[in-house]
Amino acid sequence: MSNTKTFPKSDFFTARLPSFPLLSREIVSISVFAIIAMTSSIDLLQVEELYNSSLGKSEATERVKCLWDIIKMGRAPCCENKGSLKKGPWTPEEDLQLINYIHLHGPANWRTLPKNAGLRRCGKSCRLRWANYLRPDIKRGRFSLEEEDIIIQLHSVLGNKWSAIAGRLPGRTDNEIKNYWNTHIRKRLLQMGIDPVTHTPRLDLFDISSILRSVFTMQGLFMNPNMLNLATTPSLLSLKNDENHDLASQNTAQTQVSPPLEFTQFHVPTQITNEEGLFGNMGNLGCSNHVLQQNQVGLFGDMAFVHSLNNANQNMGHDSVPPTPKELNSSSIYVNCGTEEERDSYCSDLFNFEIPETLNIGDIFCSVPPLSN
DNA sequence: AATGGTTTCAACCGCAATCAC
DNA sequence: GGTGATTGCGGTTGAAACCAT
Repeated sequence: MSNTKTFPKSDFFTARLPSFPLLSREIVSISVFAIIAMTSSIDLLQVEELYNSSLGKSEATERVKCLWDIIKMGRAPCCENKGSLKKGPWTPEEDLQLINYIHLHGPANWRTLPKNAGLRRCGKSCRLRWANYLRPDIKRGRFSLEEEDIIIQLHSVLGNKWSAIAGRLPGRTDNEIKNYWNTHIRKRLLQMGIDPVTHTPRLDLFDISSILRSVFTMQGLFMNPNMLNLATTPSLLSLKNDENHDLASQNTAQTQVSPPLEFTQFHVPTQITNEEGLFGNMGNLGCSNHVLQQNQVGLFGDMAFVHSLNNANQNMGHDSVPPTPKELNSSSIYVNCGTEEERDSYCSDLFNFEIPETLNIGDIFCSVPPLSN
């Protein structure tokens, strides 16, 4: 794939020439930098460095931004006189100016709006201020419980499509919903042990090693502690997102465990008979050399995947939300993040990990008396 | 009251999609 | 169909508000 930039017509070029006279060496520099810019992806700092070295620091600093604008030409600045534009919080006077102008002329042509309205703001900033704050149909104030439920439900279907979520919550903006999600709902879900990305309970909150240890003990087996740690280390089991990784790290600090598995229900049988395989129906363990084939129901045998939040919300009266194709096609396995492929891959890989060739299965299990506390 | 840490949310940024010519 | 302009979107930032000590 080529990395070239398209250089526009000459009038575009002349319109962007700096107001100060260019030195001949600067013109040469521009040409050189233009070639560099066309053939590589360099940023302003790199250009500044090059420019400093070719022109001398005292002269370069003020000019380099303008020159860089010429070099990158492919993208016009979003506003004219960007340097003199005001940024930061809007004053009541500015708000009034914007409101008055939009009442008279309507919310259109944001590029010329600030100039016509007498605002020293970027058009983009005006649009955002209007859309997120000044629009008359915006509902301010705290989100109701109903709104919160709707957001959670929609997020489980749509993910971070804030504008789509906002479209179904009259009076709320995408920005507001996004902020509310990040500051309130997300935290609350985490506190409840629900993954805010997948909307499923987080198995990584379980101490897998202690579960395994107690089961091994019940079975009269002793597991080599090193192997136990190895088997429950996230590196062996797929890590799918940073959040899980972070939490896994936290848990690891305490317990040296916590693979970030994402089941909505995890059933650990209270009794395991000799007939039941230790790893039971957890699927093909996928070991390249030592494949522990699935057999009877066992420790992981009764794992069931259910719609947790979605089931919980079924009776909450949000029928206005039409099911998406994904929802309609989904089986009982319901992982709401990533693409279909990612989800499929993740689910099928949950228990796929490799045991090194040098590993002797006897290192894992050895018959010793149960541990006593 | 002062200080430092945390939370909140308006505003910004960069990119992509869409529109207009 | 190509190009530049405009708009929309999601992630991120940072100042102000809030809270704990």
